[in-house]
Amino acid sequence: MPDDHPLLRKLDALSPLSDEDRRFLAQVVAHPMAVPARTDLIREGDRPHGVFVIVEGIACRYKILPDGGRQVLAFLVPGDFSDLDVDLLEVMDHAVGTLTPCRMVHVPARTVRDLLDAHLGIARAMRLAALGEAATSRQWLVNLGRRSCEQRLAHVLCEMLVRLRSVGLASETGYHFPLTQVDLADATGMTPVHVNRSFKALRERSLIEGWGRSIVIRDVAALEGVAAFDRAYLHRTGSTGSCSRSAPAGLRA
Amino acid sequence: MPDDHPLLRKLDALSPLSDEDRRFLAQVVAHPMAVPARTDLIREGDRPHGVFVIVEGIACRYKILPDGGRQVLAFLVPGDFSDLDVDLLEVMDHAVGTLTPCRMVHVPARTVRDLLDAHLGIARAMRLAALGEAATSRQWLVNLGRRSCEQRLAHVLCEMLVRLRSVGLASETGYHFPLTQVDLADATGMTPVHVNRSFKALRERSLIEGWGRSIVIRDVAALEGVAAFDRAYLHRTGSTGSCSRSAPAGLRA
DNA sequence: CGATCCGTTGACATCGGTCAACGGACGTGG
DNA sequence: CCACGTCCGTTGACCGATGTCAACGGATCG
Repeated sequence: MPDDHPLLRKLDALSPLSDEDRRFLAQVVAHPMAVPARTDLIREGDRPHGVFVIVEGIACRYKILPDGGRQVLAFLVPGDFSDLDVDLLEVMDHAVGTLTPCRMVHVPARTVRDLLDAHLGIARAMRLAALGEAATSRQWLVNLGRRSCEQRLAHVLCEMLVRLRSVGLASETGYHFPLTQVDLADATGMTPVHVNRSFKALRERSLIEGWGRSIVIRDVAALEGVAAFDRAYLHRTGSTGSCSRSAPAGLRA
Repeated sequence: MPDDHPLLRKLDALSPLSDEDRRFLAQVVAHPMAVPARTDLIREGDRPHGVFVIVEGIACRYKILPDGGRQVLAFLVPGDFSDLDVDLLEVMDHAVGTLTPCRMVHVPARTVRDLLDAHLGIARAMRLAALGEAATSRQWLVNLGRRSCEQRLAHVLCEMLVRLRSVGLASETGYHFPLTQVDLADATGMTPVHVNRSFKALRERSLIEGWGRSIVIRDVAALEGVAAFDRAYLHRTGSTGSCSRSAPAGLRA
């Protein structure tokens, strides 16, 4: 019962799966392959041929700019997967690659189609997961557009805590997070050295502890406060809970 | 034949529609309603009850932060529509509202379902449109994360040129664009006064002309250069064309 | 043992934000 | 028709957050 495959765990939480769905999925996902760190799974301009499911490690979506800069668009953690719309997508407008060594499954387009057509329960859960990823990406837009560097970093840390916890990879307050400061910089739109300084600031405020492969959040509520983090957006349930303040007609306060 | 409804025009370009599809769509979209500027169509936390199709004017998706700040997530121009996944969406994680006076159609969830189930051609085109919006939002992520203020503004202007042209609302080099500098600021993650200054800079470089309700781009190629704009991402056809530079394994240059 | 990668720190430069004032366009009420 | 208020664009002075450049040291790996 405690089939702790992160994909099952995640999907089941979004939309409870039948035993048959679980069995089918478990089979699809049975034989992960190892992929080294910093390896592209698919590049911008490639035509996608299936879906990648992350089983272990951290990957990301990213784009490279003409000047060589990189923007990380999203982190993919165990249980996450790349685009479902393989059939519609002609070419990737961004790349997907590993950041740390990963284990993952490549699900061929054919199987994906089958999964979505013949297993409605799975389809629903996966569609919900995709909506969740879209919501997260909107949060990132807010993060990059409207928050200070320290807040951005704090927000990422809060987000990862919630996401990793939901697949059993984080404790109440901490998790393993073996990313480079360069990676974080490319995700938060800052400079690597400023990532470092911001970490230092968060540490000095006693909001987090120890850096280096492992994050410990000393005061989750406080960190969420600093980041203006909204726990709700990662849970597709009931009302959102943030922004209770009256915001009439889209005008600024 | 030149049925210039922006929705038809846009969808037909993405995936050619049958005459019956066109007739059906034209009927769905027959009676637009007027909505004043700065009016919310749906708020964060609301449960969506259908899809809005913009026929005229400019709307946006946005989020309000606890401190009252606003981040515009996307512009919606004629032919664009709000979320197709009404059935899956419990609550909105962001708001949608007009920026200028608009004319639009509200398509009830029931009709949307019918549209997607019974009219595969339309469904395909609309799904492609949704993918296009996702691609655009990734561009915005890059914009906010990795570009200077002047570049961000230039990028928005380039994007709007392409998008408005594709629905016949822009000439070769210019278009009507009655947004406030505050709106632009909230979209580009800058300050209203800096939007002003950046406009001035672009004008002084002779890249654009006249501001005030109307944009004229004097040198499209140059502006796209400044913005590092990639025409391809708005056209779902063939290969992407940008980033020809070799970018091995996601490493920075 | 040397090369490389990564985190760390300091000094310095600058982009963009903040604060404040002004003026034109527009709408509203006297 | 005029007086006033409001919204918006514009500009200047100032300052702070963040980027840039450079150096160093520890860890890891061949």
